[in-house]
This record gives sequence, structure tokens and C-alpha cells, in this order.
Amino acid sequence: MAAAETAESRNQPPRDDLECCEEMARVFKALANPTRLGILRRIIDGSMCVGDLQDELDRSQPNISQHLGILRDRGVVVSERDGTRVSYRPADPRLGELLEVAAQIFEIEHP
Amino acid sequence: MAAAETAESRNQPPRDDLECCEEMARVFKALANPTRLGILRRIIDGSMCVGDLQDELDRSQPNISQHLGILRDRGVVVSERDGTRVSYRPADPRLGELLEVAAQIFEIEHP
DNA sequence: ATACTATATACGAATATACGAATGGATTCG
DNA sequence: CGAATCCATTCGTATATTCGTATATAGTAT
Repeated sequence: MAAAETAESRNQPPRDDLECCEEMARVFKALANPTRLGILRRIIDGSMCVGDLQDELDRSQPNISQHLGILRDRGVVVSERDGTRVSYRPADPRLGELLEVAAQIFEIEHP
Repeated sequence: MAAAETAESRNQPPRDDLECCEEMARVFKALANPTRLGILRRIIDGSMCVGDLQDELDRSQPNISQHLGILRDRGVVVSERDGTRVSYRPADPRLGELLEVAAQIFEIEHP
């Protein structure tokens, strides 16, 4: 009997590898936008609400809200409602480290 | 005399911050694609040439070449010609660490 | 209930990205 | 030189992102 034909025997990337890269790509896609990085940097040292982010970043309210929605959907940030306001903070404390490492590697000063 | 109107006084993000986020976004954009992450992971432990990447990732030659072009353009990888072949390797050894940190934060196993 | 503030969502237009097909170098070998 | 191999680029099309406008929802106060 001939050997079973596997994904590897056809020189295709194994499923796990592909899935892992797709998941990772979803995360990096969330970070691949200046406004979203601006948001992330501002909440790294303490949560902020939508309105304050809107003021600091000089963008429309729906725009900020849309970007926050993407970050939330990808698990980059978490939100908490307090009365009529909703504040956002990083979902993981190591996110600061991630940005720092990236900045070092690509020699981007991040003030 | 009235105080000079600065970007900050208009609640706009300072230029440096914006530029830094844009640069960083360009980098993350390079990483925000499954094929490009697949490439990166494979060359982390040793350079590979285009044809071998093509075989392993089961994509067309122009496709691999296009993705490599993007990674090269963003400073993620560097290339070296050897005869008729061109081999690629990460531009910085810390890129492996970057992927690891991201995988840990988002609980993605990367085999 | 009404009015008001803060945030989220829906939708469409403009722009960007990804892919394959075709083509264009560059290098080696005969 | 010509042929073959390996890689890069161009271009058209399909899909995805981004943004603003308009509208909806949640909470608060009167």
C-alpha cells in the first residue's frame, strides 16, 4: 500500500503552523494602525475613557470607538463601564514590553 | 501677545508621537500577514532561499517574492545573493523574541 | 417621561492590500 | 552566444480597511 498522502508530503505547511500564523497575524493587524497604537500607548500607564482618547488623538468619536472595537475584538484591550463612561486598558501588562522590544529592534524612539 | 498656538493647545497629538506610531504601524503591518509570519518563522533559525520558502509554504513564486519584498522594505529581513539564488534572514536576532512575547501574551502556541 | 451626555453601530465611499498571470532581469552552464 | 534556472516586478481584479455621516443605545438627571 502506498504511503498516506499528508499535508507535509505535498509540501504544504502543517495545519497547526498555518493556524498559529493566522492567529498571530490577527493580533499584529490590530496593532498595525497609527491611531490604534496611539490609543495603546496612552492607556499603557493607566486606563482612559473614550472621550479623553478622542481629545488627545484629535479624531472623531466614532473613529476612536471603531478602533477600540477592533482592539477589544482582538483581545488587546478590555473595557469597563463606569456610569455613562467606558474606560479602556490593556488586556495584558506585557503589552508595554512588546511595544518596547519592537521599538528597539526597529530603532523607533517611543517617547 | 497671545500665546503661540501649538499642536498640543489644539489637542492634537504631538508630531513625534504621531510619527513614531506611524513608523511602528508600518512594521506591524509587515508582520500582519500569515504568509509573512510563516516566512519569518522559517528563517528565524537560519536563512532560506526563495524557492525553498515557496515549497514549504505552498504558494506561488511571485507571491513569496512579493511578501519578501514587503518584509525587506520594512527592514524586517535582509537578503543576500549567492549565485542565482537569493537567501533571506531576519534583519535582527531579537525578532524571534518579539514573536515569542506576542505568542505568550495572546496565548498562541507557536510550534 | 424628557432631555442630555457618552459611547456604539450601520452604512457607503475612498483607499489599501493580496493574489495570480504575464513579463522582465540576473546568473550559470554548455 | 543561447538555454535554463531562479528571482523580481508589473498589472488587473477581488477583497479588506479606513473614515465620515447618520443613527442607535446606555446611563444620568430633571
